[in-house]
Amino acid sequence: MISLFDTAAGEVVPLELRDPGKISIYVCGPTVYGPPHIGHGRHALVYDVLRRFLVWKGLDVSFVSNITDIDDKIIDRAKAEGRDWHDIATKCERVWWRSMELLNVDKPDHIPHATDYVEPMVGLIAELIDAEKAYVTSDGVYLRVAEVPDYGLLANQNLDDLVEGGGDRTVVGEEKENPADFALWKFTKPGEPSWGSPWGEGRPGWHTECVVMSLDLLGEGFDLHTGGLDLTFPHHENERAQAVADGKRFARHWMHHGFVEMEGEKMSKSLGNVTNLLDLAESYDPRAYRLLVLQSHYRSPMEVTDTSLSNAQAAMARLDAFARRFASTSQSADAAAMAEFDAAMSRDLDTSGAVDLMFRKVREANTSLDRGDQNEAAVAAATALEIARVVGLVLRSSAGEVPDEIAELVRDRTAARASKDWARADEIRDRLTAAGWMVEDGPEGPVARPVA
RNA sequence: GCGCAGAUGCCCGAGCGGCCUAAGGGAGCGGCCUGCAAAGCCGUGAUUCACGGGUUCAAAUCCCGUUCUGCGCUCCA
Repeated sequence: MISLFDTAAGEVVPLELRDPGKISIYVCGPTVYGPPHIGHGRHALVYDVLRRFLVWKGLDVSFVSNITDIDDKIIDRAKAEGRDWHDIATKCERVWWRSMELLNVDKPDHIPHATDYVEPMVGLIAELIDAEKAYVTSDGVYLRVAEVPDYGLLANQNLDDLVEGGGDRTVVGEEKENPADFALWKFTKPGEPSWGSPWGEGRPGWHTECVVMSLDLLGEGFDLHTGGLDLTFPHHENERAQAVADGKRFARHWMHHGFVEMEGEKMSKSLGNVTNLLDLAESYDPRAYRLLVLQSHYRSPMEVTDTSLSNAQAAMARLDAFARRFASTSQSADAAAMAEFDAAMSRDLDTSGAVDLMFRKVREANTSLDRGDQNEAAVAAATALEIARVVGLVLRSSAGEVPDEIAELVRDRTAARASKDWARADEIRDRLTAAGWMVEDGPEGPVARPVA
């Protein structure tokens, strides 16, 4: 069974599933108010890899990830730019899915939208008020945090410390009974998007949508709730608080991933505009970013720089060359090695160990083939290829279409080489290079491929 | 102030009490292969894991302190 660091437990624990053989996962999705950055990219990649691994393990995976399409940040931007909030959310969501496609992140099984769930949210809030777990003020509805058992579980702090902290913060909602109480519903000002409720026109407060949607699609006591480290508190703490206050069993396990670091200003400058995922994909092979994410542990801070991206890209070139070399391999993977892969991934998602194993198999395959041991090479290659496949790294085993004029040049060069006219052969290679093509003389003749 | 992560070779990054004179990737250098390349392979690279104490037969790994970095403490993945 797979073990993960459970934020609520504070340690690595075996995942105990609600229904054996099935796993239900709720990944806190994006609030669509701007273009996704490399941090969102790591987020998406980490859980995509987890999901692929679980599917490979043979589990029946239900993977839900929401789109928060109504939120203060969206409204703020709409106001600032004089645009319709809905237009911003729709466009940003399109950019999000485009980015996910570039990163080869599979679409979730369900993609609930906050605005489609306003009614059930109002229902939940009504229940909380009836149970006297929430109260109405002049600007909204608030949850009585003190009524929630274990409030601060995820933050790993008690209520007093939480209230005490952050001295100069401005407390939202002046009529709150406790400064730590948080908004479930906010009454809107004219011109702002709003929905009807028994307490007045307004919009949802603190991510009530995640509570309602996860319980609706995955049911009580679903297996895993995930997100970025920054979401631990208050976002997830408050989701849990609402569910618990409503008497519901919420997520069994909580998983949070670490941040992307860029050394502040200096880094963002040297990275240029690459912090945005679409721009990253313009400047680098997006697969390089997946590899980079895989090479670090999901809970560790990850340094993203031009150098680290270039390194990963060079490593991808090596993997592609490997895939080309073993394109015709039809062996199956080595069971012992795959068991090792399984063990690594099951140990708090040790993707770095998995990638380590993959590269060792790549070398083993190359070495065996150089030695002339076809079969051993094929098995090692199949193993590396299988690992790459499971973690979502798509290797390019062919150079793709070779244009006629390039093929022509390659033929001319082969002829020149046959007559040992090295000067002419090199001259033709220079012309190929100038045209952006590389020619490799392998055992089965020359192969042309585009320069990366 | 409180809480949570970190600090490992030129860069990224694993390891979390003995198998560590520290994985893997990238870069460098030397070599093999090649007409020359490319690809591939081999070799080389921290006797040391921010710093100072301590525990232990044994510490990169545990404890205490210090320094630095990131994050959270009510709407940031």
